[in-house]
Amino acid sequence: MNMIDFNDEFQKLSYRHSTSHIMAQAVKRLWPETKLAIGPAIEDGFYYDFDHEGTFTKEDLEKIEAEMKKIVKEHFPIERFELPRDEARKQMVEMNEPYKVELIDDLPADAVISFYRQGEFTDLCAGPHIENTGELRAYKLTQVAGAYWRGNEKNKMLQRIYGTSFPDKDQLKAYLDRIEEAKKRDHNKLGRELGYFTTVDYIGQGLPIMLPRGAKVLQTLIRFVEDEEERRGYLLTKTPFMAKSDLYKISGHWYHYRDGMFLLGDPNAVSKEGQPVNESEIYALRPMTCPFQYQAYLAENRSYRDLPLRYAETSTLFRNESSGEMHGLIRLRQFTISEGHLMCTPEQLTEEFKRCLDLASFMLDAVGLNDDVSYRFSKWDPNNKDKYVGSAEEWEAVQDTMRGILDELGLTYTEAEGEAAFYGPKFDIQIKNVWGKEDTLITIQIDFQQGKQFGMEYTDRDGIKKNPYVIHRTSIGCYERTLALLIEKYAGALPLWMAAEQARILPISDKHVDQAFAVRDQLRSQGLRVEVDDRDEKIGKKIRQAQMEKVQYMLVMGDKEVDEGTLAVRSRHDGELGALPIEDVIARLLDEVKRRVKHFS
RNA sequence: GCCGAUGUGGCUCAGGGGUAGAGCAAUUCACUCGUAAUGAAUAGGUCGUGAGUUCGAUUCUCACCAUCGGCUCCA
Repeated sequence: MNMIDFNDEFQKLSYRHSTSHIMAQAVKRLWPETKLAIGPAIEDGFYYDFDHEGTFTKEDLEKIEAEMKKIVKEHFPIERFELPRDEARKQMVEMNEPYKVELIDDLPADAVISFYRQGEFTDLCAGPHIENTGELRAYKLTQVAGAYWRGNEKNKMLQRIYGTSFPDKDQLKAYLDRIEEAKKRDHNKLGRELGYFTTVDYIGQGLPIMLPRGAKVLQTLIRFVEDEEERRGYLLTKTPFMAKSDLYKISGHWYHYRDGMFLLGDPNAVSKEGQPVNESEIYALRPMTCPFQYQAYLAENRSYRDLPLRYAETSTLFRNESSGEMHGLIRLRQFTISEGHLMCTPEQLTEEFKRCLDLASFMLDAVGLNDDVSYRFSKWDPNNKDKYVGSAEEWEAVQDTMRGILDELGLTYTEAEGEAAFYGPKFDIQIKNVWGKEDTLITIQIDFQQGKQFGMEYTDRDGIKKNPYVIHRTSIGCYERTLALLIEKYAGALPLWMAAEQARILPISDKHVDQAFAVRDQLRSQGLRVEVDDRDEKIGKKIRQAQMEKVQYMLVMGDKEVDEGTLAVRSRHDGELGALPIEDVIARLLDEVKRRVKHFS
C-alpha cells in the first residue's frame, strides 16, 4: 500500500476527495433515501452536499464517522470506469440520483463520463482518488451547513457536511489544535474583550460601536493614511453621505445596486392624489463615494494639464447587506473606507495604476500585512451581461489593459470571473481571516464607463474634449476590516505606533500615584498615549493585567524611580529592561513609533 | 435572504415548570506592597424581546431580534 505524501498536492486532493466519497457512502448506508450532489476536496479538507430530509445533527455526524470506520476496515478497492453518456444517464436515473443526472446533462458533448466504485457505492466523479478505502487513516467531520445546489440561491438548499482528513492521527490533531489556536485570535472575540468595539441589539446588525480603544486605533490609521496620500499628490474631498436618486441614476447604482442601498423615502409610495411619488425626492445613503467625487471633478472645466487628478476621502459608506452577511468588523452595514478616485488620460492610466499599487503595498507593509495577501484579477461574467454597464467590446478591452499592467508588473494573481464591479474590472488584494475565510482588503478598479456617463471631460492638447479614465482605489481598504485583520495578525498586541494605549504607568503603592500622574502628563506632552493604573493593587496584579490587555510598555514607579527620576521599564515583547531616565524612555518609545516597529506574536 | 447552532448580572459559565447561582470585573474597607492574581465586605440579573400553553414560565411552544458557523452576496 502506498504511503500518502501530503507535500504532493495531487495525492492530498485524491486522499481528501476519497474521504468525501467514503463519507457519502456512509451517509447512503445510514439514510438510503438521501440524494447525492457534489463532494470535492477543498483547501483544508473536503465537503459533500446532500439532499437530505431534515438536517444532520452532531449525533448524526458521529454515526457517519462510525460508519466510515467500517468502510475503511472493509478495504474496498476504488475502481474507475467510464460509460457512454446515455448509459451513464440511464444508470443515474435508475439509481434515483437526480442531481447526478443534471450534472451529466450539463457535461459538454465530448466529455468523458467517469464513475468511481467502492463496494456497493458508485458515484459519478471525475476523480482523482486513492486506490483503496483502507488507506484512509485519520479524518474528522467538522461541521454541517446549508449550501445552495450549484451555488444558486434560487435552487434548493442542500445539507453540506464539511470534514478533513490527514495521513495520520498526529497530523489531524495538529491541524485541529492549530484551528483552535487561530480562533483565540478571532478579532470578534479579542476585539470585544480588549474593548475595541461592542454591538448593541437595538442599534442593529452590522453597526458596531467603536469604543475609545478601537476608535483611537482607527483615528491613528486614518491620520497615517491621509498624511501619506497628501504626500503622494492626493487632494482631499468631503462629500455628503446621501444624495437624491437622480445621482445614482447617472452612476447606474439605481439600476445595478439598488438592493444594496438604504433608501430614505419610499419609492413605491403614492401621493394623496394617487400620483406615484417623484423619485427625485427619494434619497439614498451612499454605498460608494464615486459619484460624489465626480461632482468635484465636474465643478470646473478641466484641461489635460489638470490630469491626473487624484481625489481622496476618508469616506463613510452604507450598504444594506442582507442579514446573514454581517461578521464582526469584517462585514458591516456602515463602514469607513480610504476612498479615492483618479481621473487621468488613457496615456496616464498605466502609471497611475502602478502608483495605486505602490501606495497599497506601502500601506500593507506599514501595518505588517504584506506577507499575508494574495492577488485577484476580478473580471466580468460575459454570460450575465445585465449585471454590468457597457458593451462586451469595452469590457474585453479594459480587461486586456488591466491584465497587461498586471503582467508588466510581474504579479502573480488568480483570475475570477463574475467578481468585477458593475462598472469595470477590479484588481483585488485578498486576505484570509483566522477562520480561513478570504475577503478583499484592498481593491483598485479601472472604470471606463462613468467618465462618459457623468459627462466628465477634459480638453486635450488638440483642443478636443475627451472623457478621462477613472481609477477607483483604496489605499488601506476599509478601516474596520483592516483593524479586524490587524487584531488577528497581532493577537491584539498592535504595534506601538498604532496602539491605543502605548504605555501604562504602574505605581508601586499609593505614595507614588501623584508622581505617576505627573510623569504621565510629561509623556503625553510628547504625543505618547499613556495611562496610569492607580488602583490599590499589588504590582504583580497590575503587570498581569497590563500584559493581558496587550499594553506594549509597562512603566513601574516606586520609591527608587521617584527619587531618581527614572522608570522601571517592562516591555511586553522584550521583558524587563531595567530603570531608565524618563527622557530615555520617551526617546525609546518615540523612536519605536517613528520606525513603526512590528512584533508578531 | 437561506440552512444550522446559540442567547442567564460588564465578562466567562452553572442551573432548571414554583419568580436564580459561581468565578473574574466593579464599589468600599484593611494592608503600603518591587515585575503575571493580597484579604474581607457590598452592590449588581423582570434569565434577548413579544405572544401562547399552564394555577404558575427564565425553564415548554411559536414569532421576532441579536450573535456565531456556512451558502448566496460583497470592501
